[in-house]
Amino acid sequence: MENLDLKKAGLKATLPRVKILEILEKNAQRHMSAEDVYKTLLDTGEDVGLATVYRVLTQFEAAGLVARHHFEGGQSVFEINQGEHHDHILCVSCGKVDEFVDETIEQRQRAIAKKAGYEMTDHSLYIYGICNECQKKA
Amino acid sequence: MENLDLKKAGLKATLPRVKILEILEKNAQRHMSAEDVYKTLLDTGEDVGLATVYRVLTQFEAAGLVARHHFEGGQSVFEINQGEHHDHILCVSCGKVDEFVDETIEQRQRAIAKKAGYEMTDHSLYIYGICNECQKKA
DNA sequence: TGCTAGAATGAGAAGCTTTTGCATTCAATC
DNA sequence: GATTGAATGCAAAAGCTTCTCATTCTAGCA
Repeated sequence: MENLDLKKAGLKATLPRVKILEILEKNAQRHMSAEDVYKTLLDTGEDVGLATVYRVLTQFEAAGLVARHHFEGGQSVFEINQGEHHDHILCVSCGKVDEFVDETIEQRQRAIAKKAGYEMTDHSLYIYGICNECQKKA
Repeated sequence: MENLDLKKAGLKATLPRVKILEILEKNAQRHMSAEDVYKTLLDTGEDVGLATVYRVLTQFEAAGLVARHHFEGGQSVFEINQGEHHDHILCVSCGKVDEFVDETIEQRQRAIAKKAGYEMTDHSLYIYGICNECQKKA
């Protein structure tokens, strides 16, 4: 039940919020831009404004329900927070996105931050490359 | 002599290109947005358009003379390519930027890309945190 | 050194993504 | 079911970046 998640986050269970959370949970496409979410809403017959999509996604981010990523190419993409932290590897040719976790890197990052005198709050690691299929095509 | 770098990159040595390269080389401020470069040009009395700054920076990037980074917060920043590759650690409070190199992380990234079947072309790693000074202030 | 062709520039318009203002609508509480 | 402050939709605005096109400049050559 999405309403519980929203309540827990201190957000009213309004129609746009419930629908957007549903879309992010159900959708196969893991990484969606605000525009993607908006279009999905329209396809579902919901009458929600794009501004609301942005507002809701930002609230979800603040509440820790979703993570916002800045992949190359300008627009932000959103991903629902389920399971543990992970980083991303993207195909520059077809746009495919894979995820990975590497404890060694995580540790090194913490060590680097500490050594530089920083209290680490966040980090972002993107590996760009050409995926298997695209290598074959070329 | 900047003209040589430009020639090597296959670019005509025009006034805007020479000046922008100069600014990037000399400027203490290592990471500049297009707007920063533009303002510096105006302060120097040069009459260069913002569009040209963007064009030139993009060409420089393509030529490998500068690197473009997408720090959080929308706009791109540019950094002249001198010395070896490095990653960045940023203060989310004051905007300070530090650089670091970590061979362990570099290695792990190559290994991860390989395991995932990707031919790695690039990567970006940003650590966000609160720097020493800002910790004291808070 | 002067000319010529093609590339580069400047100014403003346009494009995209994201945010904001405000009147209207809605969810939660009583 | 009524009330009240929060949430929404729409349109306008705001940033950053790119594009268009007439004009200017660079490089190479006579």
